[in-house]
Amino acid sequence: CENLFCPAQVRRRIVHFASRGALDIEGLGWKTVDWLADAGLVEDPADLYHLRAEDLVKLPGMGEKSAANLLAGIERSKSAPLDRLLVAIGIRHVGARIAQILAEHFGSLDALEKADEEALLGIDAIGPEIASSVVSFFSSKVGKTFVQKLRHAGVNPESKAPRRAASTGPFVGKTFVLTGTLEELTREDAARFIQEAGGKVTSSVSSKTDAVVAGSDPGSKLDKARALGIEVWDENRLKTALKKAGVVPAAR
DNA sequence: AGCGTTACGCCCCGAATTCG
DNA sequence: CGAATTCGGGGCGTAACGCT
Repeated sequence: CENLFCPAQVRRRIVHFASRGALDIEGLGWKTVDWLADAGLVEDPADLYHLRAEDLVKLPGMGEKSAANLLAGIERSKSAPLDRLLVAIGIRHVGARIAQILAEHFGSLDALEKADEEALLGIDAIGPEIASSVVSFFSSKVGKTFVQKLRHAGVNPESKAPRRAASTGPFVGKTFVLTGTLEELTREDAARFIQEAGGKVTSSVSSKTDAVVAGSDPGSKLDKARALGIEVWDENRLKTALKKAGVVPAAR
């Protein structure tokens, strides 16, 4: 089903909106979204912001605690950083990476909405396809009303000023890939720290990769790294290097 | 209390697509 | 073309929660 309004698509969008890479709203999985949609409470993700506890508790499998948690999660999502919101919105070709770039470049949803293709094309890593995808989303009827609804609900985040990445040190200009499970750091944290240290984290191993950081239960990326003769780091080596670079990984 | 559902927090993979 | 990403699919163990 391609129609953006068919039930399956609506639910997909909502689940995506709330999913982990996006706004990370607790309590919104497929099943819950099914109930919400069946009950006619939501027609697009922005409707989440109008849900009320009274309505929620009536749903099967949803008690006071779940309702409260869900509402708290939705409330919290209003203050999510811009890049997360962009991922949540679900514009074609805009995932974590591009969202981050767009957020840093434009700083606010308003600014991005007004951007034309030319402005987008000027940005590194943005080509015609992504540019037109972004522009056509914000000029489409669906996109406009959606953004409008979000704004009404009080969602219009600005991106935090990007932390100035280190300009010297062992990470600068190097590309890292993470694989396996790290112990003390989450992948997200590890990636952030590496970036702050001036390094880059990508998602696939190639000859351009400088080092692969392998945790336990590593996947095929480690094999590829070995095959290509790329340095393999363990978590300790990463932490030591981060410390040396002046980025102290706080224990969580 | 026990059961079923869901979420969470990690993760992997492949196909398709895009950028340069 | 090579490198990198998105996207959508899946997995697994643990924990929280609502219901009966």
